[in-house]
Amino acid sequence: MSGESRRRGRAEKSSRSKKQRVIRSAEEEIESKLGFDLFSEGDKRLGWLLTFAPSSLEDQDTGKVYSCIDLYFVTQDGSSFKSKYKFRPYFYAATKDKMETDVEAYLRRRYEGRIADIEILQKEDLDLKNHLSGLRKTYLKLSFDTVQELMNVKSELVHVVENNWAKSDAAEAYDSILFGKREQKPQDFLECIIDLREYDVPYHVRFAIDHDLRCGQWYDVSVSSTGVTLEKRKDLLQRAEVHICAFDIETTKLPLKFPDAEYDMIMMISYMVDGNGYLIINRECVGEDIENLEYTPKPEFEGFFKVTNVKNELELLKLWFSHMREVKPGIYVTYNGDFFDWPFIETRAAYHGFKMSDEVGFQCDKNQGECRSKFACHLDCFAWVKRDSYLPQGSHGLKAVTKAKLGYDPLEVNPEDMVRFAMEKPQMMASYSVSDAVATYYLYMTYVHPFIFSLATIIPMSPDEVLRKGSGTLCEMLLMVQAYKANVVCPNKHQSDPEKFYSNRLLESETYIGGHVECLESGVFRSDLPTSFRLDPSAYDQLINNLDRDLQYAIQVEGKMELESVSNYSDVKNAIMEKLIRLRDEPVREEGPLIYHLDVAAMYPNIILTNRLQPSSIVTDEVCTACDFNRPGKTCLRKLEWVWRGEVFMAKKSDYYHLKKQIESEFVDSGNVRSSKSFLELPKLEQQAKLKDRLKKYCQKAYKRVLDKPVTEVREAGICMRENSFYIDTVRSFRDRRYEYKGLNKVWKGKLTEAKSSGNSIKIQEAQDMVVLYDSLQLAHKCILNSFYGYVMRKGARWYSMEMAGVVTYTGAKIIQNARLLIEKIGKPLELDTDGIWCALPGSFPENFTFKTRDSKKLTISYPCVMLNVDVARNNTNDQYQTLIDPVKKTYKTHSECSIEFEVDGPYKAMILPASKEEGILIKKRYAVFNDDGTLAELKGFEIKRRGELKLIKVFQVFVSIVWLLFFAGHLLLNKVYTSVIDPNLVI
DNA sequence: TTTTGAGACTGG
DNA sequence: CGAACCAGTCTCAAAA
Repeated sequence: MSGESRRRGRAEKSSRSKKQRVIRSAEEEIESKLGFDLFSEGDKRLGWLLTFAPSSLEDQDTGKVYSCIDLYFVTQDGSSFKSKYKFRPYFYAATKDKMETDVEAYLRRRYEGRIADIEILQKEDLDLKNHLSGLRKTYLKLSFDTVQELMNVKSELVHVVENNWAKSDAAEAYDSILFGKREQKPQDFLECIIDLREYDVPYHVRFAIDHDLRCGQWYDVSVSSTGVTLEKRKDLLQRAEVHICAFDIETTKLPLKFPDAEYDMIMMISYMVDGNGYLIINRECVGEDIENLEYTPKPEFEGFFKVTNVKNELELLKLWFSHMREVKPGIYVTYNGDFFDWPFIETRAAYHGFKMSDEVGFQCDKNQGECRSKFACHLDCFAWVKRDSYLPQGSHGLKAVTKAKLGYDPLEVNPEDMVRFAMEKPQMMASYSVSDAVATYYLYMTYVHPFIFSLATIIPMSPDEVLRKGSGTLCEMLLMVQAYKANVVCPNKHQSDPEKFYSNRLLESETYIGGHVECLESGVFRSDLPTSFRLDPSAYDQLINNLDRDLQYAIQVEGKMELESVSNYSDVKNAIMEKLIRLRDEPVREEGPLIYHLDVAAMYPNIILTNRLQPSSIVTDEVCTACDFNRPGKTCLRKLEWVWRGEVFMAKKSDYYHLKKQIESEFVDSGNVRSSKSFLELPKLEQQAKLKDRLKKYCQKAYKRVLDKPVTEVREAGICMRENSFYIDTVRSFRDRRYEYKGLNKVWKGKLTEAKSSGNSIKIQEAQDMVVLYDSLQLAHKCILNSFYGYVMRKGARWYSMEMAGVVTYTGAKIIQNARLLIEKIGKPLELDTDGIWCALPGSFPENFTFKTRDSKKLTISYPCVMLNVDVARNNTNDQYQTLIDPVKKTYKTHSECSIEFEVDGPYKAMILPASKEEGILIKKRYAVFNDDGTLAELKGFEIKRRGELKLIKVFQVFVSIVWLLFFAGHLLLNKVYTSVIDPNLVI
């Protein structure tokens, strides 16, 4: 059908669809202007999926509207196209047992023309009793033509289900009482709907999951009369060369105020497109014409800028908009553009009578604090810095980030001087403006782009969302993907019970005990300054006795080698033995300490994986009783402890109910006198808040305090070792993904050393860049990996479990405390925090040894590390780990699992632990550590971090000088001097 | 005057 | 609508 006849065809439709057509064509027009023509006919195309968004399309013949997904592709030659994929949104409904077909028929009648289809299918429901025996839950899959229709039906049914739950006891509804097939009234069929699932999965996410579609991947796209076909090209791994535009504006502002787009102006806009710089100068604000300029802070960060001088802001905006339409960027990059640059431009454009969305397709959402378009990405580097960079809060400005991540000092101008400088020192301001664009562009290219598009290939969301969503949401998306693949139906979002009681009193809050932190020493420890040790000879005896066992563990488990293949076993053993014997025989000694840091790599994820911990694995006796595998002597139930902590109101339960009755009969004035409402008419959440307020006041009056002191309680959680493994599978694959980056980081570190010895400066630079890149990728993945633990306690998590979070942290706390117990006897623990322990071992303690094999391989071990790992393995190996071997026969294989392992770094030259101003109080989470060459290895906890780099250097110097000072001072003096002199926060 | 609580920020 | 977690330090202000 030609465009002409299509237009005519549509024009005959009702006025409503006419309006829609106008909107549609406006969208199509702007998308076409910016490079995304609809691919509606012709040969198969190869495209790299840039982004996707929910949309709708109109049937050309019937005029009916359908929801669809708009897919935006970039081709190999840098051009782009768009494709519309029709997809029915759906959700699931569960009914009372055996009522599925009746309810289906009823719903079809009731929602005729609104529900497109209903399918009855079986899903793995991990809440279903005895589901491991192969029992599945039947769900009705209700599909719709549009998202709107889904929402309408959903909101009706949500109420129906709520009422049904309120009516019948929850347990009763679930335990599915047998139901006779008698004649039912329509009302009764509604009563049979007992649950809805997955109704709040965003439409585009649903699509990406179901069609296994991800951004950042290549697809063969073809269109036919039946629709669009996509085929993933797994052979193509390189990212497409999408046009990327990083931009930054400078604006006028009033003294000591933030720029206000209502009356301030854009002075200049600088931007880089695919490495080429541009600068548009608004001569209203800038003193003279600016010539083309270069700002290249580092050889690898080139910035050549073509400058255009225009007479005013209007011309500036026009030129920029038209240039954007010319280069058609697929990705716009800013630094805080969500909050500043985009909204400012939008407002200024509106002031001049333009709509920014008509010009470049971007629109700001002030509520969300986002600026987005449907077809192109806006990737705000600030979002990456906040969530993924691991930089401290105080280093989130572009200047600090540039220094930390790009490794050069950017130009800086005091904001108060900018407007004046634009007139008086225009050249300087031009350079400054350009420098921000350069920093933003290269920050994006080196870090944000690889990270976001690497994640986008596994997370079923657009790059904009992958960048901006919280780490827990990303975890949840990965879990939903895995659940879908395993045919597991997702639970609904968790809601906390607002009326929970503990020992007859209302719970204000409840949680679990987290990581374990201790500080055991304060003062200065220097490797060349003798420290007194009082060792425990019996502990050394034990090390000696266990030496064979420990070394064999190191060879077989850590090194994954055959004991027989080692040729120098006894040499190593004797060397260690000798040292241990000397320490045992002279346990009180004065020696330069070995300052070590021993920490468990990815502790929480590995605790999860070792113990097969998943929210749905947490089982009660009731669950086990219903399970077919529940036999005497079963090994599939693993019991682990955790510590619960709750805070309760002082008032008794009866007082609470009394107050509740009272308040429920009251009226609340909602501002104006006329419309005073009954308390019960208020939203549930508000009711709860008001009631809690009342309770607080009552407690204050009656008990002189609101809350009792927190109660803790050791609890036991049962963990099913056979539960469907989709959760741990997700965690494992993400952990391994991070290990890959860690491995690559190591590889490039090797290449860097190689390059350095060869002296090839280009290769050194390349290797340096790769080391930094992989370290950054590794770090960013760490944040999301750890969120798989935190996620289970997230508000609104689909897979929620306080027990699981508690078990994770309690298991971790035991590990680190056991490590301390051992180190206490053989050396001196200094500080421990959650997964790591800083300690001083006697200088003559055995350290690193290398096993040689007969086929001339080498295995270097760290004895202190091995010693701890044997302990960890003995205490934490899970011998009950079960894996499903035959899904049909339901047979499992049991094996032992322990991936919890200590890693070691050190020894270091010195460690400084500050003391409190009050005597005898040690301070946790704060210390400084120095390398042998005198450089700072770690500086933790001091807030000077946020007061800017310059001051950090000052503090650093203070530390260095104090270490020097103490070198000359006597040991006895040390702690005194230190205690009184160093309070790093006072230093400044 | 001391104690308590909220917040901002960091460690892991 | 959308939201990782808890542990700990320090500052500042309000309450006792």
